[in-house]
Amino acid sequence: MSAMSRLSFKEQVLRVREDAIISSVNRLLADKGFDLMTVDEVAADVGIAKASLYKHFASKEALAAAAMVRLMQRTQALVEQQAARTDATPLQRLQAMTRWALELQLAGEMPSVPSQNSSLRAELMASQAYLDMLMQVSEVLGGWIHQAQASGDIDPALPSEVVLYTIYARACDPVPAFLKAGGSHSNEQIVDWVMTTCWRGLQR
Amino acid sequence: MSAMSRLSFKEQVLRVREDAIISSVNRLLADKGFDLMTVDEVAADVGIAKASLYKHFASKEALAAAAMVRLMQRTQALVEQQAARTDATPLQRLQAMTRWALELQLAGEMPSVPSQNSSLRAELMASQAYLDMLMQVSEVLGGWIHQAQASGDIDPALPSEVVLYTIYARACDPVPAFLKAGGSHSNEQIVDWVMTTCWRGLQR
DNA sequence: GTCTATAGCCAGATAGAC
DNA sequence: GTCTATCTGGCTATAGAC
Repeated sequence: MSAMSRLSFKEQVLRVREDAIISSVNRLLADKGFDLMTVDEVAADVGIAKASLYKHFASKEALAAAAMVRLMQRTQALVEQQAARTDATPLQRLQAMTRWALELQLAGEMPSVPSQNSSLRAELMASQAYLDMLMQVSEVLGGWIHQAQASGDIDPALPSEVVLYTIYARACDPVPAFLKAGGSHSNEQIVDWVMTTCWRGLQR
Repeated sequence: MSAMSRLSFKEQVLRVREDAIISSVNRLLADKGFDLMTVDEVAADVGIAKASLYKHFASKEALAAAAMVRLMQRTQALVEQQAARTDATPLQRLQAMTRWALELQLAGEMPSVPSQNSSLRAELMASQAYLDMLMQVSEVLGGWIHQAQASGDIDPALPSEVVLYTIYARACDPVPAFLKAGGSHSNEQIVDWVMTTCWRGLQR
């Protein structure tokens, strides 16, 4: 039992350290993107040697993939939270998801990975955990989209794919960053404008 | 006079060659993006040696900047063409610009340069020709936006910045590529859907 | 101005002591 | 598992012959 609790403690320490690594990766990915992020920077930001990083993650791609998995975990958690709301319509749930993504982006916590990078894309598509979560989130959102279309809250003439991809795309839209760079608007105001133009376009 | 015409001829040859280089760069930028594009690939695609490339352009950044300048030239040409239409409203002119950008993207001819890459950004911001064209295009589009807002074709409650940035953002929106990757829709259909969701969101 | 060959550098990844 | 020190490959850029 004492051996078991020592093991558990070691595992906890490991988890905490790896979570710190992922937080650094997440911040750097949001700041510079995958290509410009260097493993040396990650190591410096975490405060450990580069070789130690490679004891935890096999490659730069694995580092980025871990950050994306954590993003999907948080997304899934929010999906479940929204699903538990009894007072909300499907439209309101979808809008809450969009708003959360926009706020995450403006807070500088949305990791950005180019969909073009083939090595990283391969790593993500090889991660069963990531794919499972992505599929599950997409299915739940797809259900809400269908319900919203049936009740007339979303234009039924649009294929649900189009609606889903549009929501996903807003999570990496450059407009919020542009407006923030201008410096003359509050984050709340920016989110409201993007929400308006996005969702007015999907409704009818 | 014969010397002058030989010089002109040489200059023409130079122009044609450099245009071929820029076309290759444009295609590769659209395909892989700036970071993943290598100068070796550009040279191979053009069919000349890498060292010859550097006789025409001083750096990889200069290559990409040249492609962006040509994109701005074509944008400016389309702006002038739209300005000459006597039958069109400002809204219709803006929509024509958006549609053109979407079609360019689906044709695989829209160069994508990460706004994050500092060296490339520095090169672009140092290019007076590029900045001048960008500013002039933005001013004309801004004028059309104000007119469309005054006539109620675009929501007057939106700052014109928001409208302008939203139009620019559609030129690099990932949604068309996602839908095209699905493979079950025609390019025309994809453009129509994105146009609908984009412009319905800006109108009112 | 075009080529071949190479310099120089940077970043990802690893060896090996502790 | 953490460190320092190093290897390695690939990419930008250039030298120098023609």
